This record gives sequence, structure tokens and C-alpha cells, in this order.
Amino acid sequence: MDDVLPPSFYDRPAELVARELLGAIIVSTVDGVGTAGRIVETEAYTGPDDDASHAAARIGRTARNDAMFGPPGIAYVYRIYGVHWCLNAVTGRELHPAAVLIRALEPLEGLEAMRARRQAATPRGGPRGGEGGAGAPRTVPDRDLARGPGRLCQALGITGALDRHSLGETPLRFLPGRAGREEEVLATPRVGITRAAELPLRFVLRGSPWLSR
DNA sequence: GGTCGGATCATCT
DNA sequence: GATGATCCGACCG
Repeated sequence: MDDVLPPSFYDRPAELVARELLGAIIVSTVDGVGTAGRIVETEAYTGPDDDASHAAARIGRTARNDAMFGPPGIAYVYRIYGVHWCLNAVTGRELHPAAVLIRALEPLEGLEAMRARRQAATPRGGPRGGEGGAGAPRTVPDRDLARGPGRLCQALGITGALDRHSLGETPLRFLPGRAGREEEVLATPRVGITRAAELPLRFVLRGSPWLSR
């Protein structure tokens, strides 16, 4: 029950933590609802010298990125495009701003709650018709429950309220888990950035059907 | 199957 | 005033 990853796990280079978080389990307990998923895709934002990071040296410490300067093992949650939330695990020692963006999960538990949250967050249902009748929202396919950083936050009920929260205590807990023997880790360029876009700092479980792309 | 524009707002120029 | 560590629906093929 107390099987969470310790702060020492996160107190290492972000690229290493990003690799080793693949296969780990995220458990959220929000509004009395438990959901869980297995991490299959991450991105490392390595420090002040990483020009793609929210805490790059040219930006410095601000209200938004403050959590990145905090101790290892806490959450950095920010709003993107004014619409979605994104979850990071803060890595490295205090005052060294670095983090790992969680980009996709394989849904494990609480799929009903995930579906409900994802559906509620979707303005309109899919193409007209749906199941039950006119205007009925279409059921979210399992594959789309937690595929992408914004979607996974919706599915787990993660918002800015969890910024700076420990990753070892309810409502948000990261449990140990590794890539399986058969699973290969693949490093690729990060998604959706313009600066330092070539660096292979995105890590995925190769071939997983739950990846964002 | 792929591509494109809108939503929406804190942060930074 | 422009820009995102994104997602969704509309449209084209």
C-alpha cells in the first residue's frame, strides 16, 4: 500500500527518470474515484540548459514554473493553450529545475470514471447519431482515454490544484513498475516544441498501442 | 487515411 | 500583441 516510488528515485537526471518511469503506475483518487494507468510515454526536460523547458535559463523562475525548482518527487501541473492540463514529475535536486512530462498511459483501473470525465470534457459528441439517440455523446474509445498529456489529465481528474503535490500521497501516487522483458524502450524527438526540437528526449515503450502517436 | 483551424488564457515581448 | 510541452471536429480523399 505504501509501495510508492521514493523521492530518491526522482533525484537523478531527468532523461534517466523519464526512461525508468516507463512501466510505472499512476494512481489517482479524485472526488472519491480511483483510477490507475501504466506509463508508456514520457518526455524529459533536463534543466536550465534545455531551451525547450519552461524553466530554461532565458526564462528563469516564474510563478508558473515554480514547482520545477522544488524538491524531487512532486508534481508540476500547468495549463496549456488555455485549455488542457499537463502533468510532470519534478526531478533532480531542489533549485535545479527539471521535470518529466507524462504523455500517455495504458488505462488499468477506473475506466468507467475515465470515460465519464473524458466525455464530460468533450464539448460535443462525435458525428451525429451516437448510440441512444439524437445528440447523445459518443462513447470515448479506450484507446483515446489517456493518449496524450491533456487527455490523461482529464481521465485521472488532474488539475492545477495538484501543482506541487507529492507524487507519493493520495490523491496522486506513482507506484514502481518497469518495462517488461519483451518491451523495448525507444528514444525519439520531443513532440510539439520548436526549440531544441531534435534532441531524443521522448521515451516510449516501442509498439505500445497506447502511445500518443 | 490525412490535414487544418478554433478554442482560450497565462506568460512574455 | 504573439505564442504555446494540446485536443477536437470538420473537411477532403
